[in-house]
Amino acid sequence: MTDFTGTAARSAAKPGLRERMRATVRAEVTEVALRLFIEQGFDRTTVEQIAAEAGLSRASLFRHFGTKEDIVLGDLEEIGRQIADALAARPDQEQPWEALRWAFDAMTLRYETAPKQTLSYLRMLQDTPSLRARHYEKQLRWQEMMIPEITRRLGASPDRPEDPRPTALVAAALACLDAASTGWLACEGAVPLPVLLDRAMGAITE
Amino acid sequence: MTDFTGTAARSAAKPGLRERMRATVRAEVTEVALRLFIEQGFDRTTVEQIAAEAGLSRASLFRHFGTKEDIVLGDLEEIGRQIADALAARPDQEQPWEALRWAFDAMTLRYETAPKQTLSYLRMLQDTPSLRARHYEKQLRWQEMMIPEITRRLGASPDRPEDPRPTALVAAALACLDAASTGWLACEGAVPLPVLLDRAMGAITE
DNA sequence: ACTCTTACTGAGACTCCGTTTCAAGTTGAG
DNA sequence: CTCAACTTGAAACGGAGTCTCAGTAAGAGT
Repeated sequence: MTDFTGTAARSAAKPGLRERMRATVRAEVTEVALRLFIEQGFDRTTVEQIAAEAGLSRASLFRHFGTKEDIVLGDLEEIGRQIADALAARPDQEQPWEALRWAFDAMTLRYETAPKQTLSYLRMLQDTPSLRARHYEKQLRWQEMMIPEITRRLGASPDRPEDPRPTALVAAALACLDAASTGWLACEGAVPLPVLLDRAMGAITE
Repeated sequence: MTDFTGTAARSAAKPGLRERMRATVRAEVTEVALRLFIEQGFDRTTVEQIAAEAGLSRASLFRHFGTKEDIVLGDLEEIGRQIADALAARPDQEQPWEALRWAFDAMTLRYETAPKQTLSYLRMLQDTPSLRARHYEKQLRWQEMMIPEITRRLGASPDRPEDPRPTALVAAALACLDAASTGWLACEGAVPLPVLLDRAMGAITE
């Protein structure tokens, strides 16, 4: 990171000047990587190349991200937390399936703020197996975050790991979210994502 | 494969003698690998080691399997086909969700024929991310195999890729199957898998 | 302002997965 | 018996991810 005169981000910062640098570097790397991935494809882009263009060493890059996939899948953790929060905020009398449906709007709204960017992101996700795999792992974390709340709403006992209902509900809902996203990509965003999500989740409860 | 005096499989064989050898080798490698994976864990077992103990070279092993994960996940392709066949065989008047439920018995029955073996297999699957990832990829193939039939049963148009309902139904059902399997593992097989599957799929349609 | 601890950095070596090349060997058909 | 097609092991290679080590910069205490 020998030079960063143009990157700004110099002013006030209570939470440690070091933390800010870290965030800046992460953002820079993600931006570079996304561009290269879209230009050349995920598999035909090496971590070496990303590191070089972002101006840091390969080793340092792995300290920031852990895996190549995480470079572009970093925000998913955050999105999962937002969905879980939205779920907990739904009124108590709402049925689990319904509550899940509206909790997902925390994400669909985010999608529709930058449709074009999101579409190419989804496209890359769809035809890169290793990215799909990592994305799925992240969604498993989402599941874990949502299951306690659904367990509560079902009135089920939390210390009964063999009860498949909370897991089934959350996982099935996420499957619908994925199906809706796939459909949204297929029609290039022509039909709004919330509409597709309604159809997907509605098809199961008839 | 310098020696296989005890492995038998010598007698009549119409479908090419060479094909039979291939199948024998595959079975041998899978057996060795499964033992090592359970003994030492998936990640702490190298392909080199498996090849050595199975009596072939690393390169040849990759010619048979493609990836390390496929060594133990080879049958999944076949299971998926069986489920798809079972689905197509369900009576026409059955609702999609119901048809999916009974199609899955093609797999639950298979599980219960060797519970102990299946349980340790599921355990390995559960705490090995790379295996989970590959397993998920295989299930995506299952999806593709089932979607045409569900599309037909819904009376939906096959050339409407943006309709999320067939995908949602199949993916949600598979999510229930996974949730049931997880529950089955959690109680060490105490509750029968079909029962857990009923609860899982029933929880969503209320 | 100076020091000391702490943590981050780049460089490079290493393990392992997966692919490719090549020469040697095997199988089966004519 | 010969030739063509296929399979094998050996070896090198590319790439991801881990680890060690020495150098250096940030932040706290004085």
